[in-house]
Amino acid sequence: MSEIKITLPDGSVKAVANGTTGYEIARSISEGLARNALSIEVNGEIRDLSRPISADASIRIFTWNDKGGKYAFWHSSAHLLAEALEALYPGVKFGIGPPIENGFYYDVDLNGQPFGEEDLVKVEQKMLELAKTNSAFVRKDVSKADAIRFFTEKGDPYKIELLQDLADGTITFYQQGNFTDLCRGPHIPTTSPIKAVKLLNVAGAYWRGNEKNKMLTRIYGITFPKQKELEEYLLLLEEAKKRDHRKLGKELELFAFSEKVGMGLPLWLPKGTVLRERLEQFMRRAQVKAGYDPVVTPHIGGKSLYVTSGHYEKYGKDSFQPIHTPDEGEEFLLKPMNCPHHCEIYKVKPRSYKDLPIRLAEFGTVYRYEQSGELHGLTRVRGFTQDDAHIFCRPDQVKEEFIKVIDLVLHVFTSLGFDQYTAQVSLRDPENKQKYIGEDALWDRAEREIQEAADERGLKTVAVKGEAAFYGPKLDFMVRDALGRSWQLGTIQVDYQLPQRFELEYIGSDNQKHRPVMIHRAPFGSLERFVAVLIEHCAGNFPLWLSPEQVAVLPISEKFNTYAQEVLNVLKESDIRGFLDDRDEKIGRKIRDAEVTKVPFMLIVGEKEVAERKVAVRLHGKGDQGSVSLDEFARQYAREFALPV
RNA sequence: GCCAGCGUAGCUCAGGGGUAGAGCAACGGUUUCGUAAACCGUAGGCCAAGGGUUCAAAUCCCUUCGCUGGCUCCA
Repeated sequence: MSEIKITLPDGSVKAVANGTTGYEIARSISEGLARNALSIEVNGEIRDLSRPISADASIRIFTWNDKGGKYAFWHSSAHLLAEALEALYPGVKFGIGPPIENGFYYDVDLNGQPFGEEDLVKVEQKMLELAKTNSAFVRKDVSKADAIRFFTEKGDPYKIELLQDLADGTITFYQQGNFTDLCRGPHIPTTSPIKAVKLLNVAGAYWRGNEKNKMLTRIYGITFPKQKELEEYLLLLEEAKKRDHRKLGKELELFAFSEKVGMGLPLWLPKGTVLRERLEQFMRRAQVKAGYDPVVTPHIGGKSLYVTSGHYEKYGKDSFQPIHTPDEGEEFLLKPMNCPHHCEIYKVKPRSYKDLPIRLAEFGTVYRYEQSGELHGLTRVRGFTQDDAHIFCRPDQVKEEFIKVIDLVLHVFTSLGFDQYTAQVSLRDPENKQKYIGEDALWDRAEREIQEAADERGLKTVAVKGEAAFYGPKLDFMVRDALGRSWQLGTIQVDYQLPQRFELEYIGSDNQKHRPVMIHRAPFGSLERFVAVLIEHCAGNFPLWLSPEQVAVLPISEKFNTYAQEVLNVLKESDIRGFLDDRDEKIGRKIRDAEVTKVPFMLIVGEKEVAERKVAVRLHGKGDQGSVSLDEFARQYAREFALPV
């Protein structure tokens, strides 16, 4: 029997018999690894451990700690879900059942049977019962004809439809227990590592994601090798629920919605407005430093502005409809973007190459008619404010400008406590270059320069082909919040289209007309979405400089109200935001109310404090800090009260 | 926009054909208090809106609006 060479992740090479399986290799390394191994990567392809390896390969064995291991684990769990469903609901038809970032789902057609919470519990129990049987996931090559015959007999029309698109010779089945599914794998060796199961929710999903097709029932679930891990995950979900910005926004009186105003149109309450304006102030200051010129443009624009920009053609009918005036035929649109207005500002006068880059910044409120089902708290709304800016520059300035914007974005993230972030470089689809506007050479250059700019700033990036906008490549920032969830925030986009459509030009050193490149950028993205993410990230405990109410002054009884008012006045003179709780309540009650509304500082004043001209400082969540003079208090926390630099 | 579930007091929620309920908040009193909820009382509702079934509807049915979870879309 011939031998093959297996390269391990550490670079060492093992010679094994041709046809050795991943499991055997794992066992040859250690029993522990063999016990925990879930799948194997062979030359970059994730496979079953039980598949023989028949050529030289570099491999990597995946356990629960690897994405590839979880992927196989959850994929197998989806099959287990299907097996349980088939046992409990005979005649159920199956769509697809893939693993996802957190768990897996299976789309099923229950023939119109209702499926509720109790059913989920029933199915969970069946899954656990089946998992205990320790059935192996068995892979089997089948011919297309046999596969179609199998599902025809079984009566699974969706699987037959999937089979139509597959080439004969590439089709595999996986079987565990009494359940056989069309599947390319990979799977874990047996069902027994699946020790903890939770079916999370049920939702409708169109067959193959097309709204013209039948709606199937999608069952979401998650599984773990240990009960404890499931419990931790459920705790995390609970914590996420507690931090939900819609809940905290209501409790902390930051924003509200009104049916009369309209869905998806947030109302910023006084406290939310403080928060928002502090963020704006912070950004304004950073932008002035970075050489931006603030501008202001109206909330509406003539229809022809958007005809020129191309937005009317692309989004006109799916958007807020034109506003009419008493003048016949006159139409205005609510602005869905700020860039057309900024292009017109650029065109106010002729520009020289020496003027560039020109950076126009505006907190511009835009209106987009999102589909009703898509609205969600502050993260998906129909009216929102972008911390928008457009940089008009020469092609040779793109990279430098990109670097500057990256610096600004990172400054924002770190100032707000988002220290884990990644970026996605969105490039053209090389197979489909005609989909994009702009010269090939410019694209090549911009794509290269974006990547270089990101690299120079040490950004962790993932390049994704085919994700660019049709008008230019972009760099999107993703932050990881305190619960480990990823959010897409800021974006930087190169645009060749608008300068062309608006016929923007500048006079070069050669005395010829040239077309500037435009860079759209928004570090926050939208204030609304950013505030939502921030609320959930810090659970409503904002950094002091952002906190709507920084200090609560709490007199112990009404006898000390006068001194308390004095204290508050002094604070206000130093631009510290605070309020006086002079209600006829006991101090314990006042403290509790301040604690639950997450006020960072409580200054308690009673007989002692009045006598010594001091305040007793209590920190939110940390308790009594002892007494200090007001001056000392202000001095001690001055830096935290102020905007970060 | 599509599918499913949900809409009861300012908030959190009970009640599921026969007089509309609780806690917190609000308001009025009493109390003047030292680090997470004082006590007593009062008021508060077209049970999302509209239509139907019924002797009788918050409750059952239909429509509309809104919210939630997904799907689709996202300049």
